[in-house]
Amino acid sequence: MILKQDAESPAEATSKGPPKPRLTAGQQSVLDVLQHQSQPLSAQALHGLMRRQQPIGLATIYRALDALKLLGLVQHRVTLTGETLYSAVEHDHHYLTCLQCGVSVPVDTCPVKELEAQLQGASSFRIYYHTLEFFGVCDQCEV
Amino acid sequence: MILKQDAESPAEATSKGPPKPRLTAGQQSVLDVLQHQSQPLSAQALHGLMRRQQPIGLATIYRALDALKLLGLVQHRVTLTGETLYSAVEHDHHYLTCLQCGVSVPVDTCPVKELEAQLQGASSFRIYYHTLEFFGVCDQCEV
DNA sequence: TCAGGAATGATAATCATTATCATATTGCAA
DNA sequence: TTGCAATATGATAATGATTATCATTCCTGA
Repeated sequence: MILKQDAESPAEATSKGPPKPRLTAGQQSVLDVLQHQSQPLSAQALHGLMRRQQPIGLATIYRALDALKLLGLVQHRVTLTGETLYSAVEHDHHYLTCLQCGVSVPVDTCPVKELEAQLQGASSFRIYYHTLEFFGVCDQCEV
Repeated sequence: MILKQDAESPAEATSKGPPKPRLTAGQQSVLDVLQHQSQPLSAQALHGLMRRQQPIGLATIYRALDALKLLGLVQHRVTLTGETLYSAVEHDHHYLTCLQCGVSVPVDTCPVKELEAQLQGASSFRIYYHTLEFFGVCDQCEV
């Protein structure tokens, strides 16, 4: 597979925010794909997409996603079917999901930013991202 | 197992809110346990707890949890290890979780109520509950 | 009281994710 | 630049939570 180990890590210039160590080739390609994607993707979907271009193992993708999460570059959410979906941290992705049919519609408002900043200060955590999901029943599924 | 089919369903008196059909015995006992629990529990943890009292199959617990979710009586969240935790809908349970060690600390503020009400009106969903989770790295795990 | 439908339990099957391990690659030192 | 130790990768087996299956039991309504 590809192995270049180049790709100046993002936000390397400004020494602000979380540390940004160099990414492995696998991590970099996974991140690239996610950053060009408008929708969150599962690891297996990523695998399907990426293996066309450059062969890459599924295990590598899982490992890369974990590493990127830990670097604050990638966020995750879990669907009702138990799949984990990943997306680049930059846009919030919040949803309203039907517990019956599983349909998800995006929610564009996000009232959480302030609280996140506040928690950031009050806790001993470095906070990277949050998930906000609403669950209910859509009108199609209404009794 | 127990099968009494009694237990006047909660909020049956006031005809407000989502419909509250009679619960099966299994559903009722699962709900009872969850309502007396201060922490969210996994299906398997519930099974461990409940089987001591009255024998109940694990499958029944999963089925009961699904039904209770659909009735708006139980909410769920998913841990980093992929376990689903359930709790009675009434208290919000929001957390700040370390992506590295998995430690979760409760967050007591919740700025989402208003948005939920707003969505309730604007969408065609009947919204039952939401999850709000923050992810980052705790100081123990800091590099 | 009886029949049909729903609920239950035990267990097999599923499926996303993780662990394993042999191989390949990288970074570093001589 | 070469050699080596540490790390990354891939293929695949193993794991573990959840779901499906199916025979049995219970409940409700005629």
